[in-house]
Amino acid sequence: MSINPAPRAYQVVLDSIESDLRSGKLALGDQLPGERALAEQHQISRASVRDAIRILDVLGLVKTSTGSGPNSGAVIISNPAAGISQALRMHLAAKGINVREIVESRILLETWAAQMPPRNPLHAQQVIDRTAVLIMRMDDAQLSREEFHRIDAEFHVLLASMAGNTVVESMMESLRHSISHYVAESIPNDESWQPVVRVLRRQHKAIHHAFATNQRERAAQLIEEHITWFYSQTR
Amino acid sequence: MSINPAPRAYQVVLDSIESDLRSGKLALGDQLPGERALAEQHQISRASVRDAIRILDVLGLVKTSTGSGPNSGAVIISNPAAGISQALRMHLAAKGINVREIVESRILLETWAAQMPPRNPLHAQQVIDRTAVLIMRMDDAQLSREEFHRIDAEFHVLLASMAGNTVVESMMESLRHSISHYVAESIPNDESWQPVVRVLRRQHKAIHHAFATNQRERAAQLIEEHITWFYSQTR
DNA sequence: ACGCATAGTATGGTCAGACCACACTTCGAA
DNA sequence: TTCGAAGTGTGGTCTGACCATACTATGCGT
Repeated sequence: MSINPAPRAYQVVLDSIESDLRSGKLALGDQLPGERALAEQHQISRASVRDAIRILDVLGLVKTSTGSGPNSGAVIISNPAAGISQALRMHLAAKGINVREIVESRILLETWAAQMPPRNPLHAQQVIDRTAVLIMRMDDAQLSREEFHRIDAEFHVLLASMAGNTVVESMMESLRHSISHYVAESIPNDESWQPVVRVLRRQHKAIHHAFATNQRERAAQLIEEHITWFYSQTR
Repeated sequence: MSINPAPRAYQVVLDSIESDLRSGKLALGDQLPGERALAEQHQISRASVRDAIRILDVLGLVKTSTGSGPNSGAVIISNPAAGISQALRMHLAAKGINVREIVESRILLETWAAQMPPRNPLHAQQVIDRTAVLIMRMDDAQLSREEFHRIDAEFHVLLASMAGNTVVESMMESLRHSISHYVAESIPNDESWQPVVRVLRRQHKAIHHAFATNQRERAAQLIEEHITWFYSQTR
């Protein structure tokens, strides 16, 4: 029985950075000190510092690039979808999560966001306009399935952003990307895909119309049906 | 303009493992080959293999331990909450999150989880038992406020876990830190805290009673009132 | 034949030092 | 003034070493 649960060397760097983020000492767009500098600051090896940076990278919190100058090194970004959706995807593969949980969560978040009165009416109007553009782009018959899914994801994330809640927005971004592999597998050929995509287009337009005419309850209901229907097709 | 978006060495290991998980060649509880073996298999250095293992570790997909034998090395587990909640927590730290968003998210997640029929009755019963213990501990008049907030947050996270949705659970878990922090900050001195804590204790007990007697709708309602009431006290 | 201390072996964790490709910076030559 | 070459600092990778740990095999003493 070991009392010491193995304190990892990289943890001190992680803690230090998280603390700096909370206190505002570090903000989006800032550049982290170099790996060699951080190693000396915390009196650990560069390898351990790299562990920490690598973790932040995978979590979508920093973007690293080689070279010198203001855009080099590790720069603070915030791309929650990167880390969280990778985590979800992996756990899906390992059978630690099932699709039901993800669908449930999507319905929860999206219907909530739909029902909420928009926090910023101007932003809401922009969302309605931009989603209209996305709907038109999804009408393009030449669109590859991959591209369709990308725009589809953007459509849903945009709608969810109307409520103006960071937590919900971040999770939405991640959820929508985590299951693309699963979706691609479950509807294998283009013959079965064609009728599906027609229904999806119709549903998207109905949802958009509900938002545009400010029928938020109805929008929520349509979204739930939309998500539920689509996943009923994936078997 | 570089066409090559920097192919990382560790990615091949990650892909290989994800693929083995999907095909079932790797399953929960299995042991990964040693780092030195993986390095040779993929013709990369042990350092790069370690990057991959470290990522799986952070994502909650493997547990690593030193020594030899069947329980040593990297073993496949699936602890989605670990990875997701850490990622989300860091992003919330980076973006800055305000109290309204925390409160909103809490109400959304907690009332939903309360209303859902528990997926695993055994686990639900354990939660009811464990929250009872937490309630007793929060009755201790000697308890420091800091400790009270910690247990309070744990109480709510536990309740949210009853629905058996890992994603929702992870979201709550990632809010834990923010919750106890904002709760602690909002009421400065002990004089104003004493009457508040009495109400909180009463509310906790009522919530627990509703769960114990399987009045889930009522529990959800009480939780919403509980959170809203406290929020109203913070001004 | 058994029990138990010991040496052996394989594991991940950490470190040091080196080299590379890259991107920007600086400075000198045309 | 312009432009190319050298310089500098960055992360990415590799090698090889040493450590603490935990299991495994050995062999001694009974």
